[in-house]
Amino acid sequence: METIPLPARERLLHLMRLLENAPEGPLSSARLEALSGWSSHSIRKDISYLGAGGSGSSRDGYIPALLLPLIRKALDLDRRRRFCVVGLGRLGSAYLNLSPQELGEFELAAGFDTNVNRLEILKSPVPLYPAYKMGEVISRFAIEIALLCVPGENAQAAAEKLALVGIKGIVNFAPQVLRPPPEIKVRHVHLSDELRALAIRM
Amino acid sequence: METIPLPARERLLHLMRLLENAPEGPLSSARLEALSGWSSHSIRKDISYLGAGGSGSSRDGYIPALLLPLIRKALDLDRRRRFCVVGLGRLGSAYLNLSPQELGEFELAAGFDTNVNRLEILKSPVPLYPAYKMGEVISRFAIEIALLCVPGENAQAAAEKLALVGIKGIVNFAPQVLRPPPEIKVRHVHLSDELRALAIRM
DNA sequence: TACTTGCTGTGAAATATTTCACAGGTACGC
DNA sequence: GCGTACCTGTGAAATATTTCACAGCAAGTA
Repeated sequence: METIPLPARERLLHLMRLLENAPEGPLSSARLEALSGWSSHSIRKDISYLGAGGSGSSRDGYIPALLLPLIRKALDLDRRRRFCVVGLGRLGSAYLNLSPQELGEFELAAGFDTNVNRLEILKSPVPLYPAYKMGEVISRFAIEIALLCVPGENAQAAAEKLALVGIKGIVNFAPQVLRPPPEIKVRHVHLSDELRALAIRM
Repeated sequence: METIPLPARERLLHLMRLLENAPEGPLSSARLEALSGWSSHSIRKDISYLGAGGSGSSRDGYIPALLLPLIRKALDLDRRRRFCVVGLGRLGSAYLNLSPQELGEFELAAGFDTNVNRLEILKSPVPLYPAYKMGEVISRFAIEIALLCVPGENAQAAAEKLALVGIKGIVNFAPQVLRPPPEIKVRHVHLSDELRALAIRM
């Protein structure tokens, strides 16, 4: 099985959420087209990349309960991954309190901040550590992903430190574009980028 | 000038932020490659789509102050656009208080909620309205974009209403996949999607 | 059993995007 | 004023992705 093209993987990702929220019963590719906006051709093709050969019962369409695990497996989303929150300001501390169901297969394992006072004041369902313990904690718990919620001017330095201690992916909430150490994947989350991304499609 | 391919537009979008945060002085495409991770080839090609013919001084590279307005113009990001917040729960009300500098060329014009009590309690730098006034307010202020922050079960209905009253783009914070009325563009912002999107690249 | 309907799965064609190689320009040093 | 170094801008080649058309299958019907 060749590797699945990235655009197809992204569509499958959204398809997952669509299937997760779908009503019971089989869904044909035509129905998925109506729900998602992608052509039924491309949906069938994307699913064919899974190499499943028969995830959908021919006759009525795909059965979410059968299809979902196949997508999860193909995208390597069927194991739990741990993440941490770096920087516990207003935004970061808000992410400490997400419900497990909002997180799906991801597990929040730790929070970090340089300000030790803040660590003592904050209530949190997961352990909080001073920043200098990042390396130790991240490797001890095999944390793979970090939510980077530090102030903009510290973002690059924090990203470099995270790279050094073995983090594989960063969700960056600072407006700065990070210079990504090559082995690390970064996603930017920033309202004005979202607004602009909408604007260039309108 | 042909239309710029969407992937190129997305890269230009990120390039904008990079240029906005860049230190003074010209930046060669090679330097931009180091900063962004995209090949210098693709950066030059993307810029060539702008049809600028000389936005960069040959010799040292591109001059951000010259290049930025060209990108803004090509992507039609050089005019102000108004947006509103729909649903003023914890998340929605947080977005009411973003600073203008975080918003760039976008201007927050209104907030809406069905709960009239909440409208009276909240402090807000922009006017808040009950949901039934959405149509009137959105067309009066020519609001183009909505941040959809209502609870998941109301998201689809709210999106349909927004479509009806002329909104062109929605940033959806609910986990539901919206069935997009065809003339509307939607961006999903949801932590577990971001985590998954990272995971499929790792 | 034989026929019909409605669907999936997929190679191959059509299209879009990325990469490449190099012509052409500008400033600087001598 | 000429040579050199270093850059951009872009047509064309290489590659990737999307679209298409249809073979093949399962279930229902008579």
